[in-house]
Amino acid sequence: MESATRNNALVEKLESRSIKPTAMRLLVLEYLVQKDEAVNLSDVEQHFKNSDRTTLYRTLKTFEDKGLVHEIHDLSGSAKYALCADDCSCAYPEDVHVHFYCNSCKKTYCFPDRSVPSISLPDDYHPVSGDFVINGVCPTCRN
Amino acid sequence: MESATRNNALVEKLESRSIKPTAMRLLVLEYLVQKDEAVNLSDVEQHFKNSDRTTLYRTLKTFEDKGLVHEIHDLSGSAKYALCADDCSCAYPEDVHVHFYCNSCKKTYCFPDRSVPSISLPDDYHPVSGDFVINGVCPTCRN
DNA sequence: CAATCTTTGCAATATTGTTGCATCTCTTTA
DNA sequence: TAAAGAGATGCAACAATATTGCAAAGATTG
Ligand SMILES: [Mn+2]
Ligand SMILES: [Mn+2]
Ligand SMILES: [Zn+2]
Ligand SMILES: [Zn+2]
Repeated sequence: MESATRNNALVEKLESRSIKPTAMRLLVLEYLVQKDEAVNLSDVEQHFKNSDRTTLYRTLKTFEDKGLVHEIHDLSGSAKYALCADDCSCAYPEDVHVHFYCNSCKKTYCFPDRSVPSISLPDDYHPVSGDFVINGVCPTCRN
Repeated sequence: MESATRNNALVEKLESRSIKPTAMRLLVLEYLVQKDEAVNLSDVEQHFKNSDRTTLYRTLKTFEDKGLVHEIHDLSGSAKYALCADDCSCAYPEDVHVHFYCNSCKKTYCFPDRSVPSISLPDDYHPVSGDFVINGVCPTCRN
């Protein structure tokens, strides 16, 4: 069946990151998969109106801890999350890509094919990760 | 006198950005000048223990609105501020530089001589500004 | 000086992020 | 299969940060 197959793919996605595929986690993952923009906790809350805020919060944190999603800090003031590519291990700078934040609609988009440029720093600064967010106006808001 | 001269420079700095040089603003500016790292509202509050939080908050916002400081969003969870160079108008990408956030001491440093690399985006994305924060370990925390 | 505009102080509130703990659920094991 | 254990969930409380309304104080201008 359609939905059984899809569900299987989701289960596998979770298990590939050592996350137990509970009902809630599968639903949140499904939500993330079909979104083409990064989501924050409020977004998830509003989509799952009956679910508990804390569970959703911890679901996202678990996803992040296990490397299934990456966290994005843009100018919106709340942390957003987006799915990592299957082969992503968030290694810096190769695996880390640029994000675009729209000042108008407040949406944040991933640019998986634009990995962050590597910046040379003084020797005694040891980079571990990086966040590069470009702010501006997105195609939809261009008018 | 020493302090009169210094004070004059501070007044000029404010006036060059069309900010009225009130007592509080001069003090906050003086504080920012002598800091070599970005500061958040709590930092300022703790330094000016008797001053009102809101006034300090609005002072920083005013400074930002007038282009005297730039706001930095790092992984610390609170917005930080740092003085702009005299000739900075925060134009992207030329005037915007890279920041370094230390995961250990939570301090954020400006790298004024490393302007953010310009990233090519699809034509219909219109960049206006950018935030590039590199996270890692700073020289002091290296041990 | 009076009128006006800006800044400041205080209080209240909004928003986001986080934790403790009891309960539930699923899996393991005797 | 029953008991034990581990992990997930739900609820409540709380912490931290950001923001606003409004009245009083201060500065500016004619
Ligand atoms: Mn992304
Ligand atoms: Mn800076
Ligand atoms: Zn937009
Ligand atoms: Zn450090």
